[in-house]
Amino acid sequence: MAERTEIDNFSIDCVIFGFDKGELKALFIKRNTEPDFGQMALPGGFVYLDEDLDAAPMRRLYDLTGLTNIYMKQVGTFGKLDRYPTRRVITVVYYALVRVSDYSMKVGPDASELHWISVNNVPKLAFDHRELFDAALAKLQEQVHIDPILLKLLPKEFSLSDLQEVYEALTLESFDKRNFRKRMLNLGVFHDTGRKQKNVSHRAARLYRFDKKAYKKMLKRGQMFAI
Amino acid sequence: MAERTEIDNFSIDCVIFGFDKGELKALFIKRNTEPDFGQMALPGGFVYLDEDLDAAPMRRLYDLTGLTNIYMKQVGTFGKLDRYPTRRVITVVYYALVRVSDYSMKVGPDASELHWISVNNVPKLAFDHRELFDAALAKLQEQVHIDPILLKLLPKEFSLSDLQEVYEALTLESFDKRNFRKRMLNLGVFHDTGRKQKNVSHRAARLYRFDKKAYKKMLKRGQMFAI
DNA sequence: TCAAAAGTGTTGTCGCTACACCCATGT
DNA sequence: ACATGGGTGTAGCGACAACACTTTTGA
Repeated sequence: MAERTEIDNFSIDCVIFGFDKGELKALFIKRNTEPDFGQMALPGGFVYLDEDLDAAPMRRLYDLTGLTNIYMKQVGTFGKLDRYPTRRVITVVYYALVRVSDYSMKVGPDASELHWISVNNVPKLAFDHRELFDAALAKLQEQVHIDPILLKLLPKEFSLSDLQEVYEALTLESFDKRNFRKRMLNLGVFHDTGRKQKNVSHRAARLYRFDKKAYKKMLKRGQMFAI
Repeated sequence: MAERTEIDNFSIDCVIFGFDKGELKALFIKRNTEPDFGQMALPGGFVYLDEDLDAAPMRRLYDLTGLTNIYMKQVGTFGKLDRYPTRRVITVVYYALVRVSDYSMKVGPDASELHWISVNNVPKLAFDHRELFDAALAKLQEQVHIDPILLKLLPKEFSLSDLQEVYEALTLESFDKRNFRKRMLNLGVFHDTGRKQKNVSHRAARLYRFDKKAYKKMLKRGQMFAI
């Protein structure tokens, strides 16, 4: 790839969420340059002059993880005068949802010092990244109620308990198992694959898939998806 | 004011909503320079190098209308390569909600050729402004359901019919009068001022105010505001 | 046989919808 | 007196919350 010009007052930052072992986590990178050397930070970078804005966070995510075709959403744009220590930089924040099961930590210069950290346990971050992270988490938590995005965090096939676990981690609520299952199945957008879990040391759960077509039909009928 | 440096690849655009005569309207400006001379456009401008990002749309709104202390919210940031014809410009879109009753069209070079246009009747717009406008309207329509922002469109004192009219214009639904009033009054956030409309050629309606304190309490109790 | 999670029904309550008529005011 | 919008109550239904035990599987 030829050298490309960066727009040097204009960056993107990514909050990459994943769900693993019952916890919502995000991916942070340990800074290896000044300023704020050694601190944890959101993965980010500048936008190229010949690159669509939305393409920049996807490129960054690919460089870090090798993943393509990932759900990303703009959180907001942050432009206080003093947000970056050395000069004026405006940044656009995106969040991404990845299936940790698909994820393989890429080996490369960019990917050194990557860490999945539980969102309940985020350390001090560089610059104003704590504010950016909080905004992304708040946005995600808001979206969860009206959009089945959290399926992007689960494997293609999942049990109803998996689903409940993710909802509970994102909404910070806890649901009654029977009521939760009734509600989910009544939506008519989860399709029983007939398969079951393997190698679990307890009764194996049925595995479901999200049925996108049924979901679109539901929307067309004017029905809401609400948790 | 001394000359200030503009960040010339970086702009803001404002979608300024108002509610008047039963219709949701937005404020557009007729362009008097190339490119797209003579077309309607969203009011916008560049961000100064020594100005917080969020301050830029407020400054622009003040220059146009003389209004300060207006509710503004970021809609999103648009950065496709070809969105602006002559060079690469990334723009942040905000929407504002103004009480048309407070508004006085300012006389000044910036304010010439300002037009309130019903959102159902928007003409062809310059550049990609139609896309920006649609995004702002969609965001507003989404927020209406979960936040009592539409009160920013009404005078301080309003009748329940005024309120219903705004809800209907924003949600594109129509509500049963009795049910609507019960729902609103049950929320406990509208306070009867004891005053009534004047100079109406029919029975005068009671006037209500939004009770911010009661609203905050409601949120603390974990109750939702949902329409 | 024990541990661990899967799976399953009923009942009461509350909020929503549907629906039609009289009232106050200005012209 | 008429036109215009303001203001009101009830009954039925459906969605949600609360609640505890049996089943399956591997160790």
